[in-house]
Amino acid sequence: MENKTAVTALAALAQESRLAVYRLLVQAGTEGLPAGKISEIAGIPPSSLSFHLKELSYAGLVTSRNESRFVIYSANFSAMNELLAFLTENCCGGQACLSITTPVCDGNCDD
Amino acid sequence: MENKTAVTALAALAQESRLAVYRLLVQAGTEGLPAGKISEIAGIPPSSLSFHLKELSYAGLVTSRNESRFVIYSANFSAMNELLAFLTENCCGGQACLSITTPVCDGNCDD
DNA sequence: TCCATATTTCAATGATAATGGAAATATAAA
DNA sequence: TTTATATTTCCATTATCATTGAAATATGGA
Repeated sequence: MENKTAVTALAALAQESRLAVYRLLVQAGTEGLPAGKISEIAGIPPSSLSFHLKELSYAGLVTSRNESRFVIYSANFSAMNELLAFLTENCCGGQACLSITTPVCDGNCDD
Repeated sequence: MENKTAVTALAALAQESRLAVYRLLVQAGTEGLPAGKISEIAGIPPSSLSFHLKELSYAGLVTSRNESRFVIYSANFSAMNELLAFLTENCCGGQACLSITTPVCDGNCDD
């Protein structure tokens, strides 16, 4: 992962509404949630939410799919794992630290 | 960890210079690095670096200690672990995901 | 004390981001 | 086709952040 990619992802998360939305989606798992439901749960007006979801999408942290009239958003777990790995990369000069070698979540808990 | 605390930490990391500095300190381990050395390695002018280090300190991501005329900065590993845990908390609704239960790095690799 | 070095603070400028109502678009059910 | 619902785009306003040279401060050595 490149520094700029990580900055984009971190900037997307560095905002109260977006962080709340992202965590909601992490907890929702691969099934995801429709935009309206997110708006309702997080208490964010639709237009603001749309703006924030676009930021999260652009950063690659969430993906969306269409289901009838609904747009369902879900967390991109591999993007999250790459970000966490980037932050902890070569920790303490690569000595015997408990660096992440396995992903934190494979995003397939619902199988 | 509270949402606002996490936003502060993420905002501190969501900037190219600061992310580079932070990763440098993560790699440096508990020993840390003096400000001048960071400025030199990262290619950031002292006044800019000072501004960025203050942001990282305020966010609790780095700490500093004085050693003669030098100010030595080092990464706060427990803050990082709390942040990572917060991001992945209750992932997939708390099902059998590989959630972090052990810290990624204890920051004591040099012992 | 005096000087050299390390780091921080100050200040002015320029750039980027957040907000939410109203209007536009899209989809599907009646 | 008409209507209701879901979501996005547009826009103007407001707020916050990044940059860096010059000056100030702090510390230790000569």
